[in-house]
Amino acid sequence: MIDRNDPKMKNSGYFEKVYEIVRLVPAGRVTTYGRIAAMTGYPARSQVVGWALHCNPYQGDVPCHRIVDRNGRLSESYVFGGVGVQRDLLEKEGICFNEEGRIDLDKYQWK
DNA sequence: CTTTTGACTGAGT
DNA sequence: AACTCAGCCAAAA
Repeated sequence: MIDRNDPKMKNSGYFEKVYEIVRLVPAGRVTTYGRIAAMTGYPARSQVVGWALHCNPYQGDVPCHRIVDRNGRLSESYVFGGVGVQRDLLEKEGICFNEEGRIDLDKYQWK
């Protein structure tokens, strides 16, 4: 639930939409930045989606660890304790990584 | 105010 | 497969 009185709530609408979609991703599923961007109606804004999650004022509510890049690879610039932490969280949700440390998108990507 | 940076992607080399 | 370039746009410097 988004509290519009929260001082951190300075988004300009678009961020809000991104958070709303990410929050809908169920446990055991992942999605990509581009996919989220497409769902907001602007497929070309994948970079902005990444920026939105970088700010991620709803880190407690938004499962940002379920977002991966288009290759099913975790973002190296993830700043939540490192990719190791993100990977651990995903494995606890039942998501398996292959030897390259990537996720099988055909199997886990949320649609 | 202008310029750079960045949790990205897709096409081209 | 690895690298470059272009496009997208909000925040930070």
